[in-house]
Amino acid sequence: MNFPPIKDQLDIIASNVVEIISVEELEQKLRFSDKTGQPLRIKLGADPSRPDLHLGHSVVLRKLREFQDLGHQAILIIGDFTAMIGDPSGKSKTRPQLSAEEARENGKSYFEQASKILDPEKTTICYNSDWLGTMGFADVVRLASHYTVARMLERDDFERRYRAQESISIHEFLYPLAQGMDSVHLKNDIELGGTDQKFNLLVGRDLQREYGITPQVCITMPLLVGTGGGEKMSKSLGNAICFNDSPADMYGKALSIPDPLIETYTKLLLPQGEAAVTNILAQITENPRTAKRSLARGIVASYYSLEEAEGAESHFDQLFIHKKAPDNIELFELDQQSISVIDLLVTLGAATSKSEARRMIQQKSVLVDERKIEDLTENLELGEVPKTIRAGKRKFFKVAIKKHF
RNA sequence: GGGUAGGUAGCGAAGUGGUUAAACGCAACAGACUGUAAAUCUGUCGACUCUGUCUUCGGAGGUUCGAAUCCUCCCCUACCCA
Repeated sequence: MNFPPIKDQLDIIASNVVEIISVEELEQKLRFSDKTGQPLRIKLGADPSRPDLHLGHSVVLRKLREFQDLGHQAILIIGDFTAMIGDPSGKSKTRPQLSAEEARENGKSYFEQASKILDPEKTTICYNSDWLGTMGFADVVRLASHYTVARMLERDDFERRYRAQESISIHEFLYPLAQGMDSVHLKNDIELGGTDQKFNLLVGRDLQREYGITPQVCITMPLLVGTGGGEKMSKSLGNAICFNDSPADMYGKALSIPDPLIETYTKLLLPQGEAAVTNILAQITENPRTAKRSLARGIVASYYSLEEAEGAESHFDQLFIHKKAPDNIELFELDQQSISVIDLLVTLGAATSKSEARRMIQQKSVLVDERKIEDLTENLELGEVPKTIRAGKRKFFKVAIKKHF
């Protein structure tokens, strides 16, 4: 196996990262692999409890892809075992525990989505239940003996929660250990993760050392800020752009980011080194609108195609610049012939309660076939020709009576 | 086991007997404006048979003309002591 020159590799690897622990060891490993022709083994953990990948995940996946392109071995670990137990962050207490099948299923879906960025041919996938699931209580105790409570409390969120007098369950201490056990099992050279994973990555490093393995190099990537700015991108915060979003959604969401985010998004979300990227960066101050539009197109194109990206753009222009209704609106067919506007809004899911529907009408945001609804008690007569309902700026529906044969 | 501090709307956080469906902030939704679904400004933001009615402040009872606010028991969380 021939690798690019070590210096070039280092440049590519180091771009956009937050931290490499440590650069010296990374260089050593690269040198060793160059000499022996052995690719480095790069580990990335995947949480299958949330199989909806969004652009936040793509940051670290892109980095993994760069390693693949350099000729190294990508290992995607599906954390199905940990997902079966629950949530490590303590944030989502209501999250249902996954069954073994669900975890596998989600893991598969994760891999399929990740393949939009990774080279699936060159990706090894494994499930950590394969080794964690066979450990006995005695093994767990032995594992736990390698770490101390004080060190656990060094982790930012543990420390914060401890000080804030919030609950921390014992099993949460076991998570970093389980993740570290993955590294012991895989004997990987490098582990990638977001900056929020730093502690866990370091535990893996320590445990490898404890178990007599050359410790992994830890590489942390920036956490992507969500479309609203401020908080990190996350599905539950509703500020995420998902791999599976439609091109139109993706484009619209990308265009809605605050201007100061254009640069970060361009650097982290588009493939490195392309001319388009430099172009966008150059245009940010002068013409943020153009820069953002190219960025949005670029994002859509990397999950779909250039044509679809352009389609999404003209769709957007039609809708928001020319303020016309889109062409492909979902058609709802109802049984009733006559329905009040309020009930209709609830039925369509445009409002979650009648009170909300009432409010929308009062706020003059409901249009039926371009006609503003002002009367709270208005009834609509449905026919076979669909009526176009608009609720607010972006919710469109077509409603007709159900045809009987 | 003992003690202390807590559990308020999607979240954060006020409120300790009466115009309190509950301040304020964030999020969300709508309107105006804009290159944009950005920013900014304005409004809304428990439900319903909506100028009124009903149900909410961890749960169940109780005191009172009247309770998120007082009492009793229970559940949950954190900290301290053992």
